[in-house]
Amino acid sequence: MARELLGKVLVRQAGRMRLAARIVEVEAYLGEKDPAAHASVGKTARNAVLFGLPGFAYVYLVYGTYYCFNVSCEREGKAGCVLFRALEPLAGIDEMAQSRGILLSGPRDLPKLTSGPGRLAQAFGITRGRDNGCDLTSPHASLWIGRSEKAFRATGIQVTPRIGITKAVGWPLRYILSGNAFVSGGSRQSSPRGLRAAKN
DNA sequence: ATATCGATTATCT
DNA sequence: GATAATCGATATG
Repeated sequence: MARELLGKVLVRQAGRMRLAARIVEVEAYLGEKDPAAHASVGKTARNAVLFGLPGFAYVYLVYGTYYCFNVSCEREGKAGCVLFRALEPLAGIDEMAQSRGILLSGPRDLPKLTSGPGRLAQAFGITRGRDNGCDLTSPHASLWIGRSEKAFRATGIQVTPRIGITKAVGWPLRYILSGNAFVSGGSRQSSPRGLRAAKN
């Protein structure tokens, strides 16, 4: 699923406002057998969506500050999911900047909108209260995943270890569109996280 | 009841 | 390179 999602487009339609961005970086979480997955503790009120049908939004609060957006995968009872880590903005850029509370001074600032799981959730106005448990495949959905409108040439997929976790470090489950400028973790990926990872 | 820590980011040195 | 922000889940007393 992670591979399938790369290159597709996340769309938010709220009234007349339409946001769209290409999915360029995701991570797979494998369910109960994956120590880094929220589902590893079994079904709880927080992660219940993961154990339901595929195609639903799992949204949770991290570090008390940001939301992370996932889509449930696999059949009912199996809690696999895909975390959205970075997008390439296509439409509704001004609205995204407003949601993020930043001022764009040039194309150079675009990655600040949607490069990183917390950033993209904020840009799309994704919250647990609003979106957790929503069916992303419903015709009435405010949030969904669609095909690219313009022809899109995939550059190829690169696979790396997942970022920012302390369990199951090193499992190759992060998928990115090779060379895409909107992939997260640009300059400082090597320091605090790298040190912690090295100890484990 | 209290402490610790996280699937993060912004900001300061 | 280091740390604050901030809240909820989980561990510890």
